[in-house]
Amino acid sequence: MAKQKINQERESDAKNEIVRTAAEIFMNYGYAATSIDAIAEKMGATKGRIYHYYRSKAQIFFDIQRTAMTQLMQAVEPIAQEKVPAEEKLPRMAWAHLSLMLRELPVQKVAVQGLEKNLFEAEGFRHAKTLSEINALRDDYEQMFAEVIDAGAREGVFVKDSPRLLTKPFFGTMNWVTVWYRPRRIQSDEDIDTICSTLVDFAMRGLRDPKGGT
Amino acid sequence: MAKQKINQERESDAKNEIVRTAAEIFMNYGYAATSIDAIAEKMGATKGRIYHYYRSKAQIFFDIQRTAMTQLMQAVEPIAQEKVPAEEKLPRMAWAHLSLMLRELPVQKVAVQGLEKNLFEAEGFRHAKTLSEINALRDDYEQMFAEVIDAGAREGVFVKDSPRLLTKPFFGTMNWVTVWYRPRRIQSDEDIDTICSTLVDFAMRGLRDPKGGT
DNA sequence: GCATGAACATACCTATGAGTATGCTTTTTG
DNA sequence: CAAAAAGCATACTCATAGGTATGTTCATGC
Repeated sequence: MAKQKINQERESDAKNEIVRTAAEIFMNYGYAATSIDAIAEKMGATKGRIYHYYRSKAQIFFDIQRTAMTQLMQAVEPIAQEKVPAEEKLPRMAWAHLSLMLRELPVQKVAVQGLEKNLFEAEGFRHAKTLSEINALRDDYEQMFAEVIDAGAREGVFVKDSPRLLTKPFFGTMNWVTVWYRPRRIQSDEDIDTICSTLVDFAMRGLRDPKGGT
Repeated sequence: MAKQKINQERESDAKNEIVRTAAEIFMNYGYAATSIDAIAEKMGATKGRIYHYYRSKAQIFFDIQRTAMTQLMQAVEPIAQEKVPAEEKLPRMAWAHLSLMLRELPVQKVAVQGLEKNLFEAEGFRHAKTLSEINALRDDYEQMFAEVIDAGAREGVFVKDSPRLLTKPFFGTMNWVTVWYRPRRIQSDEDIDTICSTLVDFAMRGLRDPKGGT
């Protein structure tokens, strides 16, 4: 039993290395422009290694999505379940979301920008099951935020537009970092904090009802 | 002279059809996954037609970028040059930006999401000149907003974070529509207005200093 | 200590698609 | 109206890359 666990761990580690390497190249070159050979080369290996763990390029892509959503869920869900006012809970959720985004840029960037196109309309119906599974994860995640926004509106501190619609600019503020942010070689620790606080503050002000007092 | 003008117009029209068609497919399938043949087919033509006007796929891509930036500039610059308070000017600029974004989704989406990756790190140095030209256009455009935000801060109505950094969540709020928005077949006229006003309001609240009174 | 399977590498097959070369009409020009 | 050029279509080349088939090595279980 202990041995089987170790084997599973081995495989999981191997897959993880593939996922992370692939994410890094996908991030820079895009999914379609990235060859399996390029991923293998960056790992100091060849195709054989990758195809031993994954049956196709698409499966790697989907595993990146799952990894990204799992990371986010683990970081944010504990905060979402606390019994505190929305006004206090939401910025902490946003901070957790954003800092994870910045620290795990490759995986998160690929996940956030690559879902709709690539494979979706193309040969999408072959992966229909996997795709809707991923989409369900994203919906659940977004729903978590929508509920807190809704709660905040009922508490009278947030504006009263549709919570579902409000999550869009809220995530837009956060997720847009995947478009403009470039990690610097040195430094980038105070930097990340500055970015986080500026963006979280911006997003929270965007939600607050100017007329609703505390 | 009149005839030459007509010829140029002919060519310009032909190129425009290619650009718009290509943008639509790029939007759904991504740049690398889109074949020239697919673009031609959607136009009811063949490769020959496209290669008669463009020397390579990359040139089409760059023309999409230029078109996108030109559209934005023409829509927003007139507003930016009015001599009115930032508090009044900026939401109108944002509205113009956003509604153009939604109405010209294919071109704008490709332009906004496809600049960094695809070709940049790949064979990017061959197109270095064109790339930096496009980037200059984007920078100028962003600068336009940064200056208004800066003015608003000096007028005491906006928060005093770095204007350059503040443009990020501001554009994030707007441009994120290219990720989530799906045009519906019917309807979508009142819809666009609802989206515009919700997002513009959100972004403006994000900028306003809660302590700074009018 | 040997058989078995995991963990890869190597060699190969094949489709796709960017780009080219060339041919064929239809305008435009002299 | 001849010739030149524009505006395409057709036919071909060729490199790339996804996927497979087949080794090879090494650890693990019996």
